[in-house]
Amino acid sequence: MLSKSEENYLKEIYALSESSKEVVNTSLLANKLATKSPSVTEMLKKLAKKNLLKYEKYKGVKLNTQGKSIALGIIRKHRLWETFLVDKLNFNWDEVHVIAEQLEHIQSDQLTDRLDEFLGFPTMDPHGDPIPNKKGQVIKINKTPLFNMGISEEGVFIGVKSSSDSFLKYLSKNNISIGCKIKIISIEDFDNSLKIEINNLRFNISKDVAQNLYMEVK
Amino acid sequence: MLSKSEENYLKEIYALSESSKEVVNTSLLANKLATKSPSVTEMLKKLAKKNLLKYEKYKGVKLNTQGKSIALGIIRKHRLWETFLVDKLNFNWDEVHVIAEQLEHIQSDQLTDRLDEFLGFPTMDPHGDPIPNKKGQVIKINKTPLFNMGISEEGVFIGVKSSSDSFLKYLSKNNISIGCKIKIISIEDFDNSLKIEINNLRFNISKDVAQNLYMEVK
DNA sequence: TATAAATATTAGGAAAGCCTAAATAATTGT
DNA sequence: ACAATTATTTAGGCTTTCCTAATATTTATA
Ligand SMILES: [Mn+2]
Ligand SMILES: [Mn+2]
Ligand SMILES: [Mn+2]
Ligand SMILES: [Mn+2]
Repeated sequence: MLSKSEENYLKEIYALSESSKEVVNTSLLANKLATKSPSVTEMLKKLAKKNLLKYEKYKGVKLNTQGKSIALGIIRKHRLWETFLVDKLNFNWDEVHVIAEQLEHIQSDQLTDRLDEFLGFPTMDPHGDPIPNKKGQVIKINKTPLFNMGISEEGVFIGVKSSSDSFLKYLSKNNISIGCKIKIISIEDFDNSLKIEINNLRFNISKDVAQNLYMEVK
Repeated sequence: MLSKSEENYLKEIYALSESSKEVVNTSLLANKLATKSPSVTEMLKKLAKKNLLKYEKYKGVKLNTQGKSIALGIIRKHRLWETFLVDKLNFNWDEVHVIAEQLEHIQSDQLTDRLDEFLGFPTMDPHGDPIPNKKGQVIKINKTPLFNMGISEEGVFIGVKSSSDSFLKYLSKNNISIGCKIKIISIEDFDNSLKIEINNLRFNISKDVAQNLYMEVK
């Protein structure tokens, strides 16, 4: 059985290898895990010895099959609990991440699976991220940042790139919620800000915001 | 913020001081927490320094107000989660304790209170133990072991003394569940076993069982 | 009440997970 | 190609929570 710390390392390595490259380096990990590089090196050696990842000195790290499977299990729990908190306990989507950071480490497959069932086997968490199923399979959804869409193109808002508190609060404040249709009206040359339309209502958003909104375009 | 270990010590000290005497001794604690006495001594010193309990060398330990309040908070979480697992996720009452041992350490007052609300502010957990409210107040219920009742007396089964797996499974197997009426038909002189009646059905239970069934007698 | 038995504490050490400072390897710029 | 910069690892230490063995205190017993 793995410690909370070991689980967090695996989860973060998985996240980083998904988003950036295949091989993850020490300082990026240290930064994400709010720790220092010597601690990372030490942990990588330990996880390598446990055959959860391949680690080569100075070359970075890559999860192997078992490590990936454990990481997906933790992500599954994290997202199921977030869904529970929002759907059943009426939390806002910007409040659930920190609590799920604790709940994701509860060890009981039976609990996870029953929670899954209780929630109706959801495939997306409150932020639009896919929930791995019991076997660790993830439904891959084709999502484009709003910023990459063209003028007069329309799509459905299906997820956020950043789940930062402030960003989620901004979206709530402007009634931008998952599932709503967004159409690009115009793009400002000067600062790349966009004029968009939601429910016949037009307003402006910054480039930064547009890059963090994931859209589904038909 | 307290560690999981510190929380478990406070919880166990509270439980022992409720069930037996006021002052709890080292070896009993060590036994209950599955640790050794030097570890207990060490922890007691630490918790005393944090002003959560009063510890006198060789004299035992006693929670003070703040320590008791923390202990009650953990017990509250434990029993709320057990209720959640049984009421919402359809676990059996003999399966929930080990999972609640983990969940009781999740730190979020908001989560605890919303869970409480979601469950309809329950006052009893699945084993008939009272759930402290947000303020740490516990409803004290007058409960008598079935063994202390007399022949032809009748009462309602409202809780178990031991929550051991095997005992809970035994009760389930014999359809003895919380809320059911039990009448004592006769008591055997030889081994103190009892003949009881539930739903017009009569059968025998041992002295051991009768001592672990808490009854409410009008 | 002296001695034996029990209970409890102290001493010293291990493992896990973190840290800073120092050393080493890799990368970059000229 | 090589010096300077950056990234990574190693060395050595700290804290928490355990442990065993040794010592001290309390309680029980003769
Ligand atoms: Mn999250
Ligand atoms: Mn985590
Ligand atoms: Mn329990
Ligand atoms: Mn516990």
